Amino acid sequence: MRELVVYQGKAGARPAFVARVERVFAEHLSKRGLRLTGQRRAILELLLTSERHLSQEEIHQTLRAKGIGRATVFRTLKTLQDCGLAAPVVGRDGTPRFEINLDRPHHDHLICVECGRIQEVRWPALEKIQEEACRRAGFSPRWHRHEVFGQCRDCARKARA
Amino acid sequence: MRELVVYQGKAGARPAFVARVERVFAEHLSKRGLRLTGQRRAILELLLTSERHLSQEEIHQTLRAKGIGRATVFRTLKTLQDCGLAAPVVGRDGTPRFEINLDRPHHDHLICVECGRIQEVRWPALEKIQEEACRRAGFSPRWHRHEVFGQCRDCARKARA
DNA sequence: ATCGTTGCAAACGGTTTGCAATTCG
DNA sequence: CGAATTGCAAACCGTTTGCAACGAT
Repeated sequence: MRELVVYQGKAGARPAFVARVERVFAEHLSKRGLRLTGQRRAILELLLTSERHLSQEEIHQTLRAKGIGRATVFRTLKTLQDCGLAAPVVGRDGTPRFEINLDRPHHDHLICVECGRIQEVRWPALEKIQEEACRRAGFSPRWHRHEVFGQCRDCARKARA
Repeated sequence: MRELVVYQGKAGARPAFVARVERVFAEHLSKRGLRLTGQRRAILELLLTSERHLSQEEIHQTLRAKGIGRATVFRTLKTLQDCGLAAPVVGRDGTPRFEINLDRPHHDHLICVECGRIQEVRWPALEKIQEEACRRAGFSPRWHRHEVFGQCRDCARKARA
């Protein structure tokens, strides 16, 4: 019975994966006569290697040291979304945080209210029920967002100690 | 088999219900030495009678004609949240929209991407699975948000015509 | 008189845009 | 050269707060 699949963080950001995402991005860009610049690469890699989901502002704060401005972060994130490579996830506080979505099937989120860590889960059984229920309500689902807030295993352990 | 329960809008905002919510609010207020003023009543009633979920700014825009300022809307919404009477729901665009939650068990949302209507559903079966799955992942759920975006029955009908 | 309430206007925080300078091809 | 890109600073938009005037008891 495999109704729950957990897969952690950013898949470890293995270099091979990073390279592949970059290639996909570069391709999308060149198709429109755009370029994969150092700034764009930096933003993409930060998203891929960070183990937390970052907000636009956090990305900017992290990369300002390298002289990358808000505008660039903003526009790069927009481009990444246009490509379908990045998608915003709204966390506890409502500010959008971004994740990279290449070859990663639809998943939902377990969000720790203590440490803010976002765990990703696939819930095939659950989605089947959801679909069936929507059908009965005359509602045609296109996509959904399912976020569970609570305490993750690590924080629970810490709390017990 | 009752794994899906739909209950529409704001329960029609029956006057009796409105009165009851008002009484609960008044009670919470007086307990803290606060008052149920005309402005507060207006905001509460707007929330109860509107069939859409409104944002803070929309509430303000609607009530500015009656001379009610942003600050009052903001503070009243805050008080309502403190009471547990109102809760924010984040819709498609990320801006929080408010709903009144008196005697209404936990529910999730079907959000129509055409007309913006928010349908409310209870999903007991689904929540059971979710709980079980979280337990297995070592995650202790506190609350969740489950929003399905798609096309509602009415908009589908309109689209066919 | 006191304390809660209110509207206004200003502050705030994050997002978005206009623009002139720069870089790449 | 010409188009894309960039950082800066300003504009923007909704939220939040400081404040002086107002209202109820």
